[in-house]
Amino acid sequence: MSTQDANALPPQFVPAEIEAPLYERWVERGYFTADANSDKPPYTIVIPPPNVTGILHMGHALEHTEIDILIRRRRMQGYETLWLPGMDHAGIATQNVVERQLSAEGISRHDLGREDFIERVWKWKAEYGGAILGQMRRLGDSVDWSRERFTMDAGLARAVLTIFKRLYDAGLIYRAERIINWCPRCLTALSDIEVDHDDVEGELVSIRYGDGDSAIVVATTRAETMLGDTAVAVHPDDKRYQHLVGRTIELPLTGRFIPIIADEHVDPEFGTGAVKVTPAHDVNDFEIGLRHGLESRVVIEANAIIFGTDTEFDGLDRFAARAAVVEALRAEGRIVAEKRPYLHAVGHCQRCETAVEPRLSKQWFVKVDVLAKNAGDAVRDGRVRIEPADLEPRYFDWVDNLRDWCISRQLWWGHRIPVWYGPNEEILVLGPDEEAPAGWRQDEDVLDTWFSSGLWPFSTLGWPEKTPEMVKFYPTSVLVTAYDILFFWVVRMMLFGLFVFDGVPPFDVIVLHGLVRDRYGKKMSKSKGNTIDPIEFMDKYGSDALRFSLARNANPGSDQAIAEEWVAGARNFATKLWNATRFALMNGANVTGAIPAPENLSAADRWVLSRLSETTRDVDSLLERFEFAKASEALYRFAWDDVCDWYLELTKATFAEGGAAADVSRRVMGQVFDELLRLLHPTMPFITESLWLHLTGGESIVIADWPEARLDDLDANATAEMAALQELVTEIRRFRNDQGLQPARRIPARLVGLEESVLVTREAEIRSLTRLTVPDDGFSPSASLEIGSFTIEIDLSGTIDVVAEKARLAKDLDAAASEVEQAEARLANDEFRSKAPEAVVKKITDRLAEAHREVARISAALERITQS
RNA sequence: GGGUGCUUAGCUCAGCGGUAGAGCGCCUCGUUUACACCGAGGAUGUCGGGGGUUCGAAACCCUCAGCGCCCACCA
Repeated sequence: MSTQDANALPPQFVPAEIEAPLYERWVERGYFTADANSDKPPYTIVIPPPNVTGILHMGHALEHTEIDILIRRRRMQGYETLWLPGMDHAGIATQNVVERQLSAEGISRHDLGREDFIERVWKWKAEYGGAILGQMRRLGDSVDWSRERFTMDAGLARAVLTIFKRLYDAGLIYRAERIINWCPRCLTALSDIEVDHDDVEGELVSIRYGDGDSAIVVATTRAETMLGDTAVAVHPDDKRYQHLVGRTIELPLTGRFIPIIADEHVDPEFGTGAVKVTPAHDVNDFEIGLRHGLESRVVIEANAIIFGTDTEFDGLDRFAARAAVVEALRAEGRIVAEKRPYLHAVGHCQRCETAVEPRLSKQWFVKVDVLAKNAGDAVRDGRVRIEPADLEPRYFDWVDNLRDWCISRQLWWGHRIPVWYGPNEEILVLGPDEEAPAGWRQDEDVLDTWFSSGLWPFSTLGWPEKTPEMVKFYPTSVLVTAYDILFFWVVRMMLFGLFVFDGVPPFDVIVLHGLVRDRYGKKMSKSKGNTIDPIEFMDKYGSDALRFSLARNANPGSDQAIAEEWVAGARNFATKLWNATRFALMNGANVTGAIPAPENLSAADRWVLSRLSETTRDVDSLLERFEFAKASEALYRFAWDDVCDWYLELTKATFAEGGAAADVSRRVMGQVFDELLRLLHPTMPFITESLWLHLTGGESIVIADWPEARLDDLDANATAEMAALQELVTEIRRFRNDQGLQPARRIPARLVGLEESVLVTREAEIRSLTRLTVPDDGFSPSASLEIGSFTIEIDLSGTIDVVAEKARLAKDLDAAASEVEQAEARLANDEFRSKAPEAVVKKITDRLAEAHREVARISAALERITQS
């Protein structure tokens, strides 16, 4: 292995020039395929998202960042990793995009027909989705994004058929007429989770039903549904209405007669204590209807038009009908009260924000009770861990209260429900390789996206076949995703995984990250115009910079703000790294031969190796806990503060001196950069690869070993010595600054007190860092500066700025005096002395002594300067 | 209506019982041969308000206020 010519590393770091070639090289060398013959422990990381349908956004960039960091580190640690591609078989999101295109052309999907519509979706994906996915690669990921892999391929279709049939045979899938959430714009059923409840200003009208002594007042926010009322309900114990229960009253505007019934569900405290019952258009009412054998009258069509009421309202849109019904009732004098505005929650379609219409309809459901209990238990008994654990209650709350899951969608893009109906409505559920008898027809509906997504951890591995991958990679180790997708996707994977594998969950750990927000921490939205395109940042600052800034802000479970300046800062870090490595190469840093024994190393060398091992240890434990932000921060601090600001500066003196010590430092420096680059590789894959190749001449950092912390390198003496040196240097610099001495100006000075201190051997380094030169024969100090036990005598060839120096000393004196005050106050407290731990008391005592010394020293210096 | 989280420097956030931190921004000086996408130095906070626990609280408890998120079949 030979060190390459430093000239080969261009002076200017240009991300665009290194990223693409390196990516191509990695792919070419096949670094990203699983090695099936490996005898290393299986280790996979599931990668989301299965539904890359819409716009590539920061959320996906963050997900990929975290996953790729974990994967790359595991790979370097020698584990076998398998990165599975996401699949794109989403329903509504994709469908929406294409439908919008169609409506711009003035046609609906129903004009187009099923087959042609699906072709349109494919076309969109090829043009738009494909381009987006192509860009994702530049984050350094390794996914095979080919059309076959991320779409409804044959394998997935097989898996869907298999699971559907198994669940059906187990009695866990059923078809029933229920009140479901219906989106009148998407024209499909929705599951509960696809409905967002938002507060809306509506109107609560109180309507008098019946007349005379059987008059009863009900209140509603959806007046139009009264056309479908089939009862009025009161609480059984409500004295006010007991005489009415069992009677029949006339339903206004319709001429129909409906009964007054008693049901426990009614809250006597709310409103008048009487409720209109519309079984076909309200979940509660439907249940009341079931209990009392009421008729369900559907009066609102799929497209939200009133129909079948034999009234003037037929043909009106639901909102128009609402106003018209109220007016008609008012004309009859039946409106007894109106409350407006009346704030109440209304369900909206998550995709298109249309108000959802609860509607009686025949759909397919998954019976979730046992499945959900298992999913909850798997986390409760520790088979699956959720990181961060604070999000567990949210998981339990949801899983433990899950209602049956409506899985049929009246859409065309998706897996068609594998149910066939015979001539007499017989039902046949087909598994893989089974065929329906002639003349039978398949159910028109498709499955909820999340139904097939839920199979992802094993359908991608070839299930239901027992493939080698299946055996090796199920269960997988880690699932990484944003918390907002916990219920949509993660829970579904749990439900199915536990069912299919008889209690073995699909993964060991669920790692949840937050959402990416704008620079002010506000949610990004198109209407606010505060969305950020990650690709723009990649083009401008490089993939590494984007990735590093995402990682550096990724605290588990909490949202992160991102702004252009943050990414620019990460790019600055990359540039710093580039230049530092360039410096190392120019000075002959190398990785040849063993590191000399500690006794042959300089203090600076021992210190930097100590910090390196410390950093490695910290980064390891942080990444094991998925603390990406803190791990990135530790690396940033070590690289910039320790290596660049101190170590490299210290070695300048060593290299100027030359000799054996310089050779040793060259070797140590090579080691430091070698390991630092490896530690940073998962977080900044491209630049580290590029630099590492120049430094080591190795084959690729991708397949290099992950560094191990050498705890023997931890060196308390070197660390203490370094702290003393840093303090001395900083104080001298501060003095120079206060005196208005230009940084570059070399000034003769005598360093008194070094001999007796730990810094005895470090004069050359200190002089180099502070630009204080060795005094010659004619040296006559004109000022002296006391720092701790040191005195720096300086020849300023003139007088010092007394005013500035007095100000500086006065400030230091203030600080020392207040230190004394604080420490004394605490020590004067007997309770503190008796109750606080000994170590704490000692610390304060020491601090007080030190502060006293400071006060004396500074006072004396002030005295002298005033006299002179 | 139930949960749940947040409120720390101008902005975004760490810290979660022993002297208030980072990045960006700000001020001063600087072409020092790795780097001006830089270096050196500096300023900036009664840690949302009020109580309490403790020798000691930004951190623990109670309470109030503001903001956010999740869940929800209140007509």
